[in-house]
Amino acid sequence: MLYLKKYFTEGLIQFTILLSLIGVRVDVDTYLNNQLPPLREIILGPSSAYTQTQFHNLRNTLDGYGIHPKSVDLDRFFTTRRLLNQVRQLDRLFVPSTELNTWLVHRDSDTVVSASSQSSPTITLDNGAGLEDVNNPDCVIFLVEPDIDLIDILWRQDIDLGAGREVFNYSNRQKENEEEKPSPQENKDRNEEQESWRNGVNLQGAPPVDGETGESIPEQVSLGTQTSLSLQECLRLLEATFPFGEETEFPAPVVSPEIAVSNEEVPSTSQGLPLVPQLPSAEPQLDLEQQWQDIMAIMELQAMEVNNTSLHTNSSSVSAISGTTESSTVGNFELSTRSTPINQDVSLHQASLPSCSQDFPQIFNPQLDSASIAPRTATLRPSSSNSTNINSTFGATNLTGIFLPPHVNSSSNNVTSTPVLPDPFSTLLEESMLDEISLLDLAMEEGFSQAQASQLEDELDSDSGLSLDSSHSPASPSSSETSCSSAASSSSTSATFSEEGAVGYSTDSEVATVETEEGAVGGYQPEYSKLCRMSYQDPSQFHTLPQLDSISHNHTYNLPLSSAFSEHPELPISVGKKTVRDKQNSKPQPPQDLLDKHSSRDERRARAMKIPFSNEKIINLPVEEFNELLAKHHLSEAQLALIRDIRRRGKNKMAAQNCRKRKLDTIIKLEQGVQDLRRDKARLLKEKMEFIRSIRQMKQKMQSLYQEVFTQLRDEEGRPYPPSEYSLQYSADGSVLIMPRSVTTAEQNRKPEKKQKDKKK
DNA sequence: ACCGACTGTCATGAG
DNA sequence: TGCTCATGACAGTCG
Repeated sequence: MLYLKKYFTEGLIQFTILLSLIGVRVDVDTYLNNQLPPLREIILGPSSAYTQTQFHNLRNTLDGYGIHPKSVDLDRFFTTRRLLNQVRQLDRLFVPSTELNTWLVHRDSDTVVSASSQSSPTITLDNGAGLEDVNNPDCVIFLVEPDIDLIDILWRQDIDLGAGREVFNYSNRQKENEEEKPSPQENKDRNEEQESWRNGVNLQGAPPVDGETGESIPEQVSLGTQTSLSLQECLRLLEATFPFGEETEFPAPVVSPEIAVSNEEVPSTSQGLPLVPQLPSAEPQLDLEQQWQDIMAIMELQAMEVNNTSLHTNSSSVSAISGTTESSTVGNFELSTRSTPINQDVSLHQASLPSCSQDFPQIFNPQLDSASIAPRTATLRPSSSNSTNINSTFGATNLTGIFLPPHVNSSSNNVTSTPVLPDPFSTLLEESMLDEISLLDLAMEEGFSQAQASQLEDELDSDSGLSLDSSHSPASPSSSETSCSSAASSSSTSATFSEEGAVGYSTDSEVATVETEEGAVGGYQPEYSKLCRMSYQDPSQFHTLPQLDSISHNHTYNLPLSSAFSEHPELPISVGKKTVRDKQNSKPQPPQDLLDKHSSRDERRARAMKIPFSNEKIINLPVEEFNELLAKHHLSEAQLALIRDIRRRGKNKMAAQNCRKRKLDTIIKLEQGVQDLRRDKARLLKEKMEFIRSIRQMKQKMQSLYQEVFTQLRDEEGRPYPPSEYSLQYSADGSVLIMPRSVTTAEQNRKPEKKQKDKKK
């Protein structure tokens, strides 16, 4: 577990990112995914909402077409993207197979631009299928694996229902736009866009609402008039991306009328390359997955920015590019598509995801000027100056700098008039990823407070969480020593005991085991002390052999003595307590008294019966030898009976001792098991806390990164996007969209409903 | 005198 | 069947 954890440490992530940025391939994801599957659940739990973002596809889609036209170092650009994609795989997140590409294409009202006619190699809208109407002002392209049938049906339904553009809240936005950027063409565009609204698509302004479903529709796409075919195509693509009325997590995206590009109708770049990669059907994605993809998308943005910085040293180059491409391309926030040559830096994806919207409630603002709509929505490119900043940031060895809190970044980034960006990641991660964290925290709080955690940590530091302070233990060596010493002192023939050999369980290893567990035994300590008293023969061992302090079983204690005496029947026989008292009262004792004192009843009986051999032999001899022994001597029935009783009792006594020791051993082992489990528990809890810590740190970094990226974004006029009005949102495929907050809010409101529906299911 | 722990012994059952 | 072992129960011993 611990070694798994390191892969998630902040240092590794940062280092990996750094390596990727400098062109070093780091392919850890495979190992993590294949070799360390438990890790996901360690952090995320069984229902891991983390999903790998399939950014690799994004890079494939770009294939050099997402880079700035003026950028010469395309190879470097793509290398960087590839590396970034690899870095993204470092996370254990599931990479959705679905890929969604959305283009927001903007055309100046004055100039009707067909993508194919664009001098810039960026977007070629001339592809046959739904792009013939390239002249339409604004166009958003959603590239998806379309569920065309469904989309078409929905579209037709909207038409039949008379759903107008009003339904999609276009006018509101239009009003706002008028003030900022009134243009003669605007009305025309507006009409065109309204036309698109009829299709159930709202591309701009406040959160549009699907006239039929009532679902809010992501806006930000400028709509233009276009042929029904192109419109349908666009809608199809859009719907395919965000199936309306389906159970997908994604809200129905609002598609601008102009251009819808799918792989089938793949718009190709001037080079003939498909503008949009065909995307697998969008599967419902977990919020967390989306969020993570969003995060990764942002990271990629930064990375791109870094690379672009080297290519574009000043904003003029960017603006020039945007100027040329502006008419045809609005969406420049290209992370995943190669089809956005216009503002190669970024492909703007229109998809708004419910989950994402929830995650970015405060980020999305529906304030889009009509004038700025097209440029803003379409062009999200970091200013060159900002790019420089980013570059410097990334260039810095200390990657942590990019993860500074929002306010910090905002202060540093003066270029963007954007005030402190709302923390998108706070919401981004909260919904799902942080939910798990919260659960962990909750679990931790409930069952494992910080104090407990520290305590457990201390326990972990120590070898044992048990209180092994034997000095305070009843079974401490002192007490044991006393009893044992007394026992040993009482036996004047300890040497004899030794030579008789241990019959029972008294082995050093066992003794050691018992000793180590002495403190853990707790309630059994008195018993141990007794055992000690019972077993010790040499008091000196208490001082020389600590591990033998407490217990040393020798269950043969009385046998040698008895045998010794038995073999000397002439010795006087004394009875039980009397001998003991005699010894206690008079220290100088006759040998007979000492012998009697240590004689067992059977020994005394044997002596009384004049048994010619020792009890030890009687007890320990094998049956055959025992029988031979009996045969050698002519014994009376009484003697034979006594001998057999002695043998029986002697064996039973040893058996009883062994049995009791086994009991104790079992108890000790159980106690050890309990302690081991406690230690494991403490260790696991400690690891869990560390993981939670790491996740939080990552979250903070992501937030900072988000804001960093956001502050770098500029519309086509070079103005920053006000964070109060716009926010970045991430689609399932990892593409990044800049969307008005109103959309997000609407989506957010809609999300709970979906959740309820899910619960009902 | 009482109590608890330890120990030995017996009875019993299993191998 | 006898022997050995394990174990519960009981009682004696001891502190």
